[in-house]
Amino acid sequence: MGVTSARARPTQAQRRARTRGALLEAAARGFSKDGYSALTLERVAAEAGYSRGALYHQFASKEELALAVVAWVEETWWPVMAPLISDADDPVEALIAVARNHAVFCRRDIARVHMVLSVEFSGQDHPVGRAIEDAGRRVVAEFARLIEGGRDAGLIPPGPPPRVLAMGVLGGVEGLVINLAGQVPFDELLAERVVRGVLGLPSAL
Amino acid sequence: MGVTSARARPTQAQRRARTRGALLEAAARGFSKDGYSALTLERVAAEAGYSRGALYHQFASKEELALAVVAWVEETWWPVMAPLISDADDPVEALIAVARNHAVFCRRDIARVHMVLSVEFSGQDHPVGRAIEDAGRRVVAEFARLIEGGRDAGLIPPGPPPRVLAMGVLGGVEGLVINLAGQVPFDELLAERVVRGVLGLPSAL
DNA sequence: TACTATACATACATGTACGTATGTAACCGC
DNA sequence: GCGGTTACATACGTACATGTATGTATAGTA
Repeated sequence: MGVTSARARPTQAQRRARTRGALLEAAARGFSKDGYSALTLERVAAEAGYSRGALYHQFASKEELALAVVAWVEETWWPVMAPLISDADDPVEALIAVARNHAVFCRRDIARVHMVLSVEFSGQDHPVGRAIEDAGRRVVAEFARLIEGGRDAGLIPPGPPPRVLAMGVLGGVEGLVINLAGQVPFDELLAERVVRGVLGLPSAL
Repeated sequence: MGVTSARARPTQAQRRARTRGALLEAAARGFSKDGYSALTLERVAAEAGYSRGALYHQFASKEELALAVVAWVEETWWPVMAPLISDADDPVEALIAVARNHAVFCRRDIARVHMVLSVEFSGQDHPVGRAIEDAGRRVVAEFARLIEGGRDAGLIPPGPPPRVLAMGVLGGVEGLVINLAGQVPFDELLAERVVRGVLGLPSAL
């Protein structure tokens, strides 16, 4: 034997990365389902196939775990959306593409994390709340930029300030997608309709 | 003295009703802000100006308090919305009126209760979750009825099933209103736009 | 091969929030 | 006015979740 030894016995760094990934995914699903306070680290560890010891070996606290999950989700979200924005012909198309793909993205049970934690921590002075709000602000800023571009190009009629429209689009799409979980073809279609509606565009379909 | 004795010393039933109301309102605000698990009954009682003893004298458990809050909010919501539905000229106008007034309704910090608890308990097999889902189902059923009426009258173009549209409208409006808390003139306007958008109607403004 | 560090489990300590039991003062019917 | 009930406060027990300390086996290194 000794053959394929490179794969049979993973290195420590590989083990560490694997467990960390498993714990992060379990935590994301858990927060998504139960929220922050209701989710116990015991369940996170168990669902990942480990014990709480493993969890505390990788994350200093429940709070740090949540922060890591938020960062992880954001790092998964942007690489999906960024090309849609840069490849789109015009800002409106970009916004619609992001909305549709956000609906698709949220079909994974991972992604209610944002809304759940946002709802649970909004207004509080909590690090997790701040992280969530920061992530939201980045999306809103990007949306507002696109909306301004659309206004300048005459594609979006005048009306409320771009920032307000951006917050409306984000909230509307997120709320719709959460309420339409599982309605597979329609979640995407109606996400587009929310964008068109909030922006004051005529419906295309 | 002895004058105005009727107002100076309230009867027991009056005291009970007053405390119950104060506790319910404090609980509604609390759930709205902190969610279910994160809110402690100590804080509810304190903010209402009582002790936990008073709370447990009126409500058997935290769960029962939450159920009472859900019922109380629903009993506040429907009397506002029902006349809008019956007075409206057509189903689309009714839906828009409800959406706009829901935005106004949610300016009170009371009314995030629905979304917060819904997010926290969705999928769980918990009495509070069931109560929330029941309340949501009643709204969706009413919306679906209106949408069907609008389809029959040719006011709403064909597309996804009425129930799906109804869930989309509810989710979209709720999400938008939560994200637009405090944006006073725009929350109402954009709530209408979400309805128009999801239903596939041309934008009127 | 021996020695250390790392990955993870197990056991323990602490805090906190729920629920209950008990106490007290004010109200109500007789 | 008096016994009983009601409204509420205070004190207590208990369960559970977080965080910590300790133990063990395996990977890395000399």
